[in-house]
Amino acid sequence: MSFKIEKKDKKTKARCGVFKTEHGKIKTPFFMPVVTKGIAKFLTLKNLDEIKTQCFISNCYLLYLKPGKEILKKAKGYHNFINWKKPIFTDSGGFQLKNPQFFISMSDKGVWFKSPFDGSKHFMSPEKVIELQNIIGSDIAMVLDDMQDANLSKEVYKKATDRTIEWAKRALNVHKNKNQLLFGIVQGGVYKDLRERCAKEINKLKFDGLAIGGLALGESKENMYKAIDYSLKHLDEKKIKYLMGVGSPEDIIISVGKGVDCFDSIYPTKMARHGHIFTRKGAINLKKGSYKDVFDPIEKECDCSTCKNHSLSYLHHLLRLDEPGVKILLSIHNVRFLHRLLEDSRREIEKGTFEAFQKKFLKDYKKRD
RNA sequence: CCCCUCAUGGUGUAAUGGUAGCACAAAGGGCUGUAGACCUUUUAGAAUCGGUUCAAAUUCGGUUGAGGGGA
Repeated sequence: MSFKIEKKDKKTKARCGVFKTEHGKIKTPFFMPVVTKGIAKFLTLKNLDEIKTQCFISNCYLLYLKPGKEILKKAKGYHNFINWKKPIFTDSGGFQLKNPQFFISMSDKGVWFKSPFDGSKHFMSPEKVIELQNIIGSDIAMVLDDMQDANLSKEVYKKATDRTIEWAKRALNVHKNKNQLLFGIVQGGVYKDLRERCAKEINKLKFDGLAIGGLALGESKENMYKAIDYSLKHLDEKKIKYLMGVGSPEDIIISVGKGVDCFDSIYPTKMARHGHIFTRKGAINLKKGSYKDVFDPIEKECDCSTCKNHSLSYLHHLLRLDEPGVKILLSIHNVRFLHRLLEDSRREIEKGTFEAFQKKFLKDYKKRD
């Protein structure tokens, strides 16, 4: 068993533990930044290492397009290619179904994608995606799922749910790499019956971890939280749970309380690029003129290099000038913020005080400007 | 002293008599398994006085101001 729960919170369903992978152990709960093509946007791997990123997620389909599997083979694997010694997840490419720049068509056999680089067509099946992730050599591979955008008709999600279950079985059949863990994904939109059926079916299969996908795409928060509950209810408590794509501080802390162990999202980096910064007292829009003469750091208690070295006034100044470098500084803070949030959550779970911590966080995390 | 050119939101600029448009700036909002460092909403304008005209940013005259040239 790759996942070991160390402590369970008594008042909520939160837990903390250790997740063992080929490239080392990860303390849960944890957040993964998105490193789609071998680097995060405006963050180098060194930056990630410095803010104590335990693990990140890359994209199988994008890496297959460039640099391509021949280069990755010659480089002796992706870890070696990018020089990252810690664990790596790879997403299958299922998320790119949502993007018209990538998606062409799909059937039960698989998906036709196009390359945004040159327009060329590529067929991805559940089996091929496993083969590619095997070549990449990620510690954790994700199955190819049928992820539909939010707020479509129930028929669409029913079809996608059936296909996701079928593809999960096919992926498992061809997955032979003992050094690589494989996660299944629960779909079903916001529908109780679909989520529950999908969770039960995915839970029956021999996956190393279980993911909840297809959320935070534009459905209401209420529906999202319900869909998480419907899914988790039927998933093996002992297995690690991954809520895909969720990255707002409130959603993360709420989901930890529901029993989610890991998260990935572009949210902190995208928000940082747009000048929206996380603080324990809520997200702030640093572009606002009111920050022009505030000489405090973003957060006095934050241990990131941006908070240690720079004032809101300085960061505001750079942001107003649209200097690219400020996107690095702010991305460092936002990602570190989520890491700290989960490190603190873990500490509180260990102490048995997670519920109070969660309550306080949610109370304080209100827009302050 | 004379001549020429010019004067449009905070800034820079379009429109030749008939709806003052654009960009940036400013003030909001959004962003959740990344080709968007992006998208979106709002605010805000004819130097000044007079004439011609149904109608003037646009034409004519005065004033003021800016730039250039000549004695």
